[in-house]
Amino acid sequence: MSEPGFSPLPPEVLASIAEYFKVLSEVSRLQILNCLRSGPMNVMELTEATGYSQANLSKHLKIMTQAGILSRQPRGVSAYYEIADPKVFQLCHTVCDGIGDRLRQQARQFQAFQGDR
Amino acid sequence: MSEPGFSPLPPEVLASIAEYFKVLSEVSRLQILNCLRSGPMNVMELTEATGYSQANLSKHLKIMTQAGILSRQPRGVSAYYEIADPKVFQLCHTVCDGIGDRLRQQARQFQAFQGDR
DNA sequence: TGTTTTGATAACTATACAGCGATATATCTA
DNA sequence: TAGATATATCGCTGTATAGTTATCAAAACA
Repeated sequence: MSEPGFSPLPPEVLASIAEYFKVLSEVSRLQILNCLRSGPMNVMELTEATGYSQANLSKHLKIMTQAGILSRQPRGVSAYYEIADPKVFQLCHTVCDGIGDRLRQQARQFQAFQGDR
Repeated sequence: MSEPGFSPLPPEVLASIAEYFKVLSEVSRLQILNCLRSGPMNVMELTEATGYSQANLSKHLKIMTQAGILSRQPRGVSAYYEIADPKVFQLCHTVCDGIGDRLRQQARQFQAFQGDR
């Protein structure tokens, strides 16, 4: 029999999870994802929509494609990117809700503190 | 009437979300979270359980506490940390499942490619 | 009170990476 | 084929941060 609660979770698994989170830990990439919610776009359209440079975008798009978040379809000279895994939005939503809850709770606590004096 | 699909999402919101993901994008922190699944622990217990240095742990614990993921209770000379928001595990699970699905799909595609020759 | 123990912080180094300009690659068209 | 257009990649710089050692602060206890 082993210890009570936790399974040891191999480091490679943790590394994979950490890397996925790292991909989502950049405002620029979240903004790209937000743009792509309305459908596939090519790089030029994304430069206009986000204001980021073409080189910068290209790098971010590659990173997210390698992470399995986006998929790439070359069409003529241009490359269209689209969301490959809609679950990212669920993740963002969960995080966003959590942040909202926390802020509301902090507001309540602060208000109680003000009432104390 | 505005554009079709996407609401613009204020940059501060994206920044908050990105920062939360960044907290989870480190193997050491995920390992700490995994340890704390079995219940609250103090810093010394965590140094033994994870092998990380005390100073390093203290820094990571502070980061996760500020992010609302952990909570801290000083008790005597020591400080006990515990999971404040169990939803992190749901997030990790979602990511982990996604990675698994993707690997299985790649394996299938590779097998099909091998069959082709 | 001084000592011990536990945790937090400061200063530093090394590394990772976002963003930029310049250049390379590939597809289309004249 | 030459030239134009859309992406990708390279080399670089600045910044952020993980990890380390040393030190500090506070509680427990002699």
